[in-house]
Amino acid sequence: MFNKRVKIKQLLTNGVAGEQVTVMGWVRTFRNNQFIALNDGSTNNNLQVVATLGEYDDAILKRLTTGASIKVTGVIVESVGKGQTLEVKATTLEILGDSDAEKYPLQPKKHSLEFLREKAHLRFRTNTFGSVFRVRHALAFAVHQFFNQKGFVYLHTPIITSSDAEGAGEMFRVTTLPLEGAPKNEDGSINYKEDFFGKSTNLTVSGQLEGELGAMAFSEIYTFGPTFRAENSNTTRHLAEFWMIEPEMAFHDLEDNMNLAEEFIKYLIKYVMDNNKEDLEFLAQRLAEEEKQLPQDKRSELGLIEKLEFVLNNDFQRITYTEAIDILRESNHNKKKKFQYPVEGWGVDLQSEHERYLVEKHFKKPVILTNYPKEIKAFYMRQNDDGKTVAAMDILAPGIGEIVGGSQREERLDKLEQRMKEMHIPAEDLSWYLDTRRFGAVPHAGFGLGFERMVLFVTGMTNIRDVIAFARTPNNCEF
RNA sequence: UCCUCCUUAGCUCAGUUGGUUAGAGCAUCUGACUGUUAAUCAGAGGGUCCCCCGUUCAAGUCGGGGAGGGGGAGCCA
Repeated sequence: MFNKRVKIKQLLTNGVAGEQVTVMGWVRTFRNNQFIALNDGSTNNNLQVVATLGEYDDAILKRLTTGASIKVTGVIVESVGKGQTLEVKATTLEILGDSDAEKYPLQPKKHSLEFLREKAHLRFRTNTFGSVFRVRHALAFAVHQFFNQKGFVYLHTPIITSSDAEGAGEMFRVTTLPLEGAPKNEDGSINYKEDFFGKSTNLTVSGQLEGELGAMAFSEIYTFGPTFRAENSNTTRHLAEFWMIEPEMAFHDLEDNMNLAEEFIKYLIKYVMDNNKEDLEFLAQRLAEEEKQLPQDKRSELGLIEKLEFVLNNDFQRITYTEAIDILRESNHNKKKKFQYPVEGWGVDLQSEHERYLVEKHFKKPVILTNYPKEIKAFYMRQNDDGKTVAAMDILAPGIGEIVGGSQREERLDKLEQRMKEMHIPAEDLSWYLDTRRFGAVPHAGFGLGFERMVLFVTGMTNIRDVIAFARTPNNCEF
């Protein structure tokens, strides 16, 4: 009967000396032929199980190798040794699964993140990844709690889509047609009428357009699901498969949108600080250790927890694109020609070095950039009265860059159609979308938050492949 | 896709101006010890120096090509 066991986190917090317990988990280390450090994933803190000398066969003790799984019954006692207050004195010890010490890759020592990335199926058993994925879980839970409390409806937008007009990125094609000898049209192109859906289909790059349909009925919806981009991006902050949260709200303008996004990010941070203190402390220490390797000027000014507290307790800096260009152009950094790409004219997109300068050097806090030139933004963003800019907003976070991208949407049918024509987006493909502007259109807004980027920010990890269980990146689809 | 750095034992790394038998710590195995905290002590085993080609009397070390990985850029969330 497995369910009678107590989880180690529970035992260490609420265990009472003298209590009889059953615990199960994986051996982290076995010291002195007597002390088992046992972990079951509920916390990074191991339970010390004491196998009193002489009470167990050598044959059993030999099998207490790193990675082996065991079942222990015993009595909670106050620890004689330092390092823990409670421990369990074993009365029975059962090996559930052996782990060949010569073959098990994880040792009781520090491993590089690169090595563990190749052992992604086992890395959950390390302290770092234990903490990262418990925090990831907490953030996912907090996402739902936040929107649920506000009365948003969780809308499941499709994963397979025939919509290819959104233009958010390169798409993965979904087809059941054979690669060799696919049915052809007379002009030699592939005849998708023969395909599973009778048309060309892809994995979604965004649920936004479908999300807007929901917002036009429920007032406020959000999506939280996987998203796919076939971009050949090889960076520490891009994945081919990632999770995105996309709220979409009727009766919201750009300012409401910014307010919600800022409140949302702070809520997520607060939730983890309240509920995952131990994990954050471990991750903070890990980050501090890692940064010791870096030269002084590359280290963070604040520790992980101080950084999160700072973000929580300060307003995000809100400036327009035009103001940002002015700040950058007038900066000493620019005048001394320290930017690789000098800031000159109005109208071009900011380089990541410019974003980093604004966030990390100039304001030293998250920045919300608004009202970008319409030429560098998507067709659905609401056109401002100046005729040059759109009601877009990006939130830039220290160390991560763009964490949120959003906008007030263009609700005026004529303006939207005109913009689509300018950008060569065929209106017939999106007639369902345009219906929201034909029947009871309202001002509305929304944004997308990259979930893994949020996990990066909160955990202080620096590579996005280390905050998703099994990363999909160009040339890599293991597990 | 572009730029750049790296690849030596299971892991993390050292290896001198090219030179004879390639090292350390940890891990593993054997033994000792026993209230340990990544236990400690003694001993042992463990190498296609990423791959291919070239230069040389001689290549882990130099040159060319390839593969894998890290970091940065672009694209974006």
